[in-house]
Amino acid sequence: MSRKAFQRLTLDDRRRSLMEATLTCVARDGLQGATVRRITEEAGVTLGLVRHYFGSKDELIRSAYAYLIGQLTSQASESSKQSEGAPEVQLALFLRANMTRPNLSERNVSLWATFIGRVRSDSTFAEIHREGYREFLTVLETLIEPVLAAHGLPHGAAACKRHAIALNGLIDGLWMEGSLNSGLYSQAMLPDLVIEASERLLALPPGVLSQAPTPLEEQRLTSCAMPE
Amino acid sequence: MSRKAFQRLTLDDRRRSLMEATLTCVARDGLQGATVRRITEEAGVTLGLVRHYFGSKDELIRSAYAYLIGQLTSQASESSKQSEGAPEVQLALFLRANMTRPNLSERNVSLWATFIGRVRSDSTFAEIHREGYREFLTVLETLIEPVLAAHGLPHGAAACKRHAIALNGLIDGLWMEGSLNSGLYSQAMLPDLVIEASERLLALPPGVLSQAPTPLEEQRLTSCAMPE
DNA sequence: TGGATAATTATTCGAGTGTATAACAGTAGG
DNA sequence: CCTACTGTTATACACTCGAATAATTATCCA
Repeated sequence: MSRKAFQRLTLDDRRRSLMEATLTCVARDGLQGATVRRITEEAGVTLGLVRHYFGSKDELIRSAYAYLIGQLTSQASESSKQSEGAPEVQLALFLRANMTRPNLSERNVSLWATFIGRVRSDSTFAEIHREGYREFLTVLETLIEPVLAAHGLPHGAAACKRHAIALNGLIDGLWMEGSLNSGLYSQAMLPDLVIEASERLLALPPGVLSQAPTPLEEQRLTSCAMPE
Repeated sequence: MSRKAFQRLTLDDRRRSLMEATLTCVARDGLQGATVRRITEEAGVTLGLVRHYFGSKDELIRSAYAYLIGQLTSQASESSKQSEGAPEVQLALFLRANMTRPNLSERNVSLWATFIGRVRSDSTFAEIHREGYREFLTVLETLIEPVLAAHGLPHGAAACKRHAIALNGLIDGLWMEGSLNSGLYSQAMLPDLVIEASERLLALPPGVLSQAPTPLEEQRLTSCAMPE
């Protein structure tokens, strides 16, 4: 029996490849279905590599969880930073990003929920979750503060944190149920819904967020203004 | 070797006992840790009974999930029905119930999340989830409608549904993160927070929900009015 | 170019899994 | 009291799991 020809990857690539394969397996078959054999089959390698790169299966799973959380938060926060616009625009972009693909995906929610289910008993998972949650709250507070200030609303640290907690709840809940898409309503309504709801939640004047032009629309507006 | 003395239970009691044991195991060890042996050990019986009562382990797990969802929704909706007060009071009670024990518990959230993680791949789980979600939305719509009507706000079916979706998101998210209690804030602030947030979300005048007296406070007010 | 080193494969092993089945023990009806 | 029935236990089986180890191969540096 001839040996399989194999490719030698860099340490980071191989690790990432194994973590991606792990997430794929967890999303498809749950934690119980994410066996070393299936993961390595998914990654196209043999099962010895898990031990070689992560020491144990548990360590691989934990690494994959941290990898996922990192992706989720950076994905969302970067979509707001890509704009140089007004605070309202950035907040609106951030909210919309959480209610549209790729952030709003069944796969992500399945993964998120599966790992959340282990937070209570596994302190390592708890640590990863807490860190991700804290970071998300911080991003929200940073986005909220200037918007409140611009409209003469209380914007102290305590008020911002309180608003961030509520807003995060709204986002998490809608993201969750929306991604699962139980068929009770269309996912397409979520972006507008979360924007309107956030306006009221922050006690902003109606239209402040929903009328905030996206960068794309701003471009279109400026370019259309010329030929007119 | 002498046989173990055993107790013969009714069909319903034995089934419930096995489902409770299943939930205990899933909450403690996750789905992967909920083996037939541990479940039956937890229930104090031998492993043959799973086959006898549920046909297979998978069927037991599914039954336990449906059992859990039924408990969660009935628990919350009944705590609002126990009041004969104004619509505002009932809604406030419902919201508070979701932010306090026993509804707000790590165990429940762990279980909920663990099962949600399987919704995507297992259509049976998806069915159970959809049914529970639908029921929760209906309860919310029913609670919201009279409150909106009483304050001259739009209360058509579409508006109510939209509000219910947002409110459900808020509740789910806060319930989730709050139960996990990452230590970033005190759980004690959640009831007031969700009430205030809901007031703004529904565009109600400030104080409509937060000032709504609970039945307990109503009793105290009437009984204290005499000796004064 | 060749040898050292690290990456990868192949195989083995004991423990644990869900399921199946036979033996046992309470219970109810005649 | 006996018999049929079924809830329950006990045991066996085939399979999969994670981990460990040895053999093999690619890469890199001298």
